[in-house]
Amino acid sequence: MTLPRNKSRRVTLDDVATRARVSAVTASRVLRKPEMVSAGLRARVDSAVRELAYIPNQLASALASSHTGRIGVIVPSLTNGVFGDYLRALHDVFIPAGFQVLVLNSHYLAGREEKAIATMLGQFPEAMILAGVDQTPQARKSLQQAGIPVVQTMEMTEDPIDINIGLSQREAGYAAARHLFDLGHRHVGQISAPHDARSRQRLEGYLQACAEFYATPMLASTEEPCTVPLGGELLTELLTRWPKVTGIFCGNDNLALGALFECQRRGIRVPHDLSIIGFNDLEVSACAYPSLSTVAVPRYEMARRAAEIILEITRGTGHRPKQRRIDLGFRLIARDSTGKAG
Amino acid sequence: MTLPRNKSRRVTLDDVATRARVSAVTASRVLRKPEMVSAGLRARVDSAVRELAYIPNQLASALASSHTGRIGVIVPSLTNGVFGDYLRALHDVFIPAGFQVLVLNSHYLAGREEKAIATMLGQFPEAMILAGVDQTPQARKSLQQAGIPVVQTMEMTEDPIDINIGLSQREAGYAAARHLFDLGHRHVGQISAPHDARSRQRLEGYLQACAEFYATPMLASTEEPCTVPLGGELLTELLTRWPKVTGIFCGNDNLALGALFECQRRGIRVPHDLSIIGFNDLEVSACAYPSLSTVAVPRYEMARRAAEIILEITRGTGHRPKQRRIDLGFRLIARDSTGKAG
DNA sequence: TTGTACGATGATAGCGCTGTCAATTGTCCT
DNA sequence: AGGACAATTGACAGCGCTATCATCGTACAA
Repeated sequence: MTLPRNKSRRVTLDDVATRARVSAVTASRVLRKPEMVSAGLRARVDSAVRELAYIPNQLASALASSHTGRIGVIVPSLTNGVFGDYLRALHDVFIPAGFQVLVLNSHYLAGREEKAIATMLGQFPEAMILAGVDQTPQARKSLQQAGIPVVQTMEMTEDPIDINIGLSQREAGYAAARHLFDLGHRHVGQISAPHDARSRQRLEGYLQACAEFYATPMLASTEEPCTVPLGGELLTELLTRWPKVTGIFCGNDNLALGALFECQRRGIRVPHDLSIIGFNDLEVSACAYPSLSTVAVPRYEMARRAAEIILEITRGTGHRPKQRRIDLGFRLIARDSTGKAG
Repeated sequence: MTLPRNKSRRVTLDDVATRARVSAVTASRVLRKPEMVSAGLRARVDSAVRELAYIPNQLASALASSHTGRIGVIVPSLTNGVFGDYLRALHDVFIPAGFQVLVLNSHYLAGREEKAIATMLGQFPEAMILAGVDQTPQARKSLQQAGIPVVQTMEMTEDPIDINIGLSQREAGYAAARHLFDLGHRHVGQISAPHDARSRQRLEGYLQACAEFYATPMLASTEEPCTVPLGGELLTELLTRWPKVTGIFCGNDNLALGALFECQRRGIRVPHDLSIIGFNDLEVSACAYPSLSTVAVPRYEMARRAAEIILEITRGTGHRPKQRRIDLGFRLIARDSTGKAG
């Protein structure tokens, strides 16, 4: 019984090879391309691996093969339900494919994102997935130089770093506002906690709809981090300034939920007195009372597609998708929280 | 102007050293221990780094120094709001300290957890943080052999692998149920989607309270993944079987929220007709209408403490905390969704 | 039988960085 | 002036693994 030479040392490939009476290269092959090794040696190596409880050092492996098996992901928030689903999709695709997913949080700050991208690049990921398209020039440059697939998600841009898969936040925002105008509302407000370009684009969509219907934009927004209770506060602010409002477009479903609760608290009937539409179609929105109208964005699908494209490029024939820009669209979901005006 | 020798090759430390006319070792020191290098050379190296846009290869660094700067984390779910806060706390502490956080998802499955732990160990993390205390024997063994700090969180165990920081889920469940009994309720039900030992322990706490008050346990539970709408379904099931129920302990706040919406839908007044208490104190619970009574668990604090203990061990004097088991307790928060019986 | 081809295995040389220790310089003390 | 000492800097040898190519048999065709 040969034990690892040094009790404090982790078991290495050499230990396995020695024990199986083969060379290190053969042991390595058994683990990576078993079909290249004869059955006899393979069995010997396999049992040595088991007996020594060998765990390959992926660091050394990555260094030698310059194949890190890592995917870098930068998201602006870990707590937001949207990114929960988004990350889940990435894990669902990458983990079974033998990749690791490294996640860094930009906290909705361009500076933090730039730093996160630099940190991530130091890990030599085989691809990067970003939320949003507004990276700093410096970050763009680093990403381009890295020479790896880069997927920008969540929104569309004319000028992607590499690949872009998302939807038009502006159009989606327009659709939400438009839904209220189409129901006959003429005093339509918007509440939001805009931390990123996406919120701002949804806001633009709202403004466009207002312009088309000759309606005065009525806004309440804040710099605070977006939470459910904030929805109540912003609703209060909006109603104080514009009591005639009969329809509200909330920047996202969390705000909408907070607004809904605030209505219940104040005895405002939804949708009879006030119509509310949210954004994102979080799981909770469908079962709220009344159920929340919202705009569904394909966040799981978007991340899944991004992941699959990367897999294709990375280990397939290395061939890239035909189109660099993929618009996955959105879906307006009219539920019970929005109704005809009057 | 010296450009990287080979256009396709990433810039290495040697490139920087050559450009700054120093040895690689000195360049390395400028990056890691600048105070050991004279101001002149330091300036030369710094500008070379900037001009070449050098990004250190952390793989090589980790291999050479056997210091990976990685923390392995296994959580059962990425979407659950509880783990959002938990992961945020870990990032908040580890990222500024120069560590990376690797997260793997066990999907509430012991088998997946075991595999995730093995995968993680292959990354040679400097410490591991786990949710829960019920790792498989095999996983326990690997973790012990790894010789790194291991922190089990979220619940307490008599026999930690290494360090344990959490709370008694059983007592917390008892407190929630007890709250309803104390308000005079005699028909107290419980709904849950028990995927982990923690839900089951909360259930046990409920059963203990029932026993103390000579009350019949009334349960509705499911194997399905826990969602908000599920809370409504389980409430329906419970009320169908036991129409006399006047108080409900929900396994977590998501279920409680779903139950609350279902009550609104059915015209059941909360708390007049039915008292509801949840678990976890998610952000939404405080602003729901009526606001949800719940049990607050220190999930952010728990993760933060775990991270700080690891930091202390890893780079401090390597000294371990006095106690291996830390109970952070919980807090019953009585809000408007629970009221006196009758 | 001899030559050829091919599959299986091993020897070697790094991947890019850091730990270690030796070499060099300048400073301060006796 | 001579030497001890500290502050800098560099040479060298790996960390544990894999890419690459050389080597060794063995099977098969001629």
